[in-house]
Amino acid sequence: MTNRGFDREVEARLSETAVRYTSGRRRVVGALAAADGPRSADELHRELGSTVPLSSIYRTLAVLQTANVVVPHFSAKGVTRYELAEWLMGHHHHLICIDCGVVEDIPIPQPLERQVRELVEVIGSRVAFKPVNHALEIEGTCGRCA
Amino acid sequence: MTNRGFDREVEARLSETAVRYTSGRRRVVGALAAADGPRSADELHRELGSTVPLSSIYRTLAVLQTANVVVPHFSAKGVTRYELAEWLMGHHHHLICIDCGVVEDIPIPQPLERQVRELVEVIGSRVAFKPVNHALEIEGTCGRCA
DNA sequence: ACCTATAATGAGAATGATTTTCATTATGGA
DNA sequence: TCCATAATGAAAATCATTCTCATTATAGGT
Ligand SMILES: [Mn+2]
Ligand SMILES: [Mn+2]
Ligand SMILES: [Zn+2]
Ligand SMILES: [Zn+2]
Repeated sequence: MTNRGFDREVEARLSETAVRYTSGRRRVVGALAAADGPRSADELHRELGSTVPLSSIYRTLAVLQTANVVVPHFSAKGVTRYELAEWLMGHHHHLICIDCGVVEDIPIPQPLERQVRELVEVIGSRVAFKPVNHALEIEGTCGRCA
Repeated sequence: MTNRGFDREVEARLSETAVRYTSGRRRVVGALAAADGPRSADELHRELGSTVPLSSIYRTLAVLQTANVVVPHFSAKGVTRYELAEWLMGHHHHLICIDCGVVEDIPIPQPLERQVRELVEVIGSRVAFKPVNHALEIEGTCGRCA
């Protein structure tokens, strides 16, 4: 819910590259930390009640992506959503509602995650390819649409 | 390579809904059948050597999606790529190059696919959610970028 | 083969998300 | 405090995609 911890870590990360952690940028990070899934610039703009102009949100997301603080997520036509990088959020997967399109984070129990990782390794070795990361996205119906 | 009878199946599918399978539409399906991964309207336009105007390709993809012949795939910023639906292509997963962004189909051995499906079921039950489909996308380096 | 109603096409205008520009403001260090 | 530089905000520009509308192609029915 709160983002105290993230704030400190992001602050440290940005200071490394001489990027200022301004109030507008803090607000964007805060909104992402409070979210239960990736958010688009427009969604953030609404959530922040226009305290940060849309063009600044776009620029902030670009800056944060360069600093490896956020990563883009593509699951809908025409919009890019962003979420905090794994070193902040922890590794997880997504539930994508086939009805309303919402994307929700799904924590995965350690043993299952290990299985997924093994599967990915096996699959990778079969096509002579070294997996760096993976994303398991489950499509179905979300709570509100059920 | 060549479209192994996809043409016939698509033809049948479209005739069910009184949608004409014109030469332009055939060319788009042919290009998708020949591809080893999802393709964007622009990529198809280039592959087809401008024999089909870009606006027609977009419209064709929309028509084919409505007819469940193609499905959209989102893995890059700002562009939607399309591939033949699973009932034509068979279920598979994707390898996404973190270097050049190319998306390649990866066939998955039956036993591994079964494991993935089970994992998805278990995960779904843990969050009170009925999985309808899943996508396992592996990020790494493609052959040309290796 | 000839009509006709309807579907499809193509070129360009319109749209919507995102990026860029540029003038102004805020910030950290000397 | 002053300055050099980074950040900001509003608006214009871009790029992928969709829409419009005049024209063309097609499937039936004759
Ligand atoms: Mn997430
Ligand atoms: Mn595919
Ligand atoms: Zn939903
Ligand atoms: Zn590559």
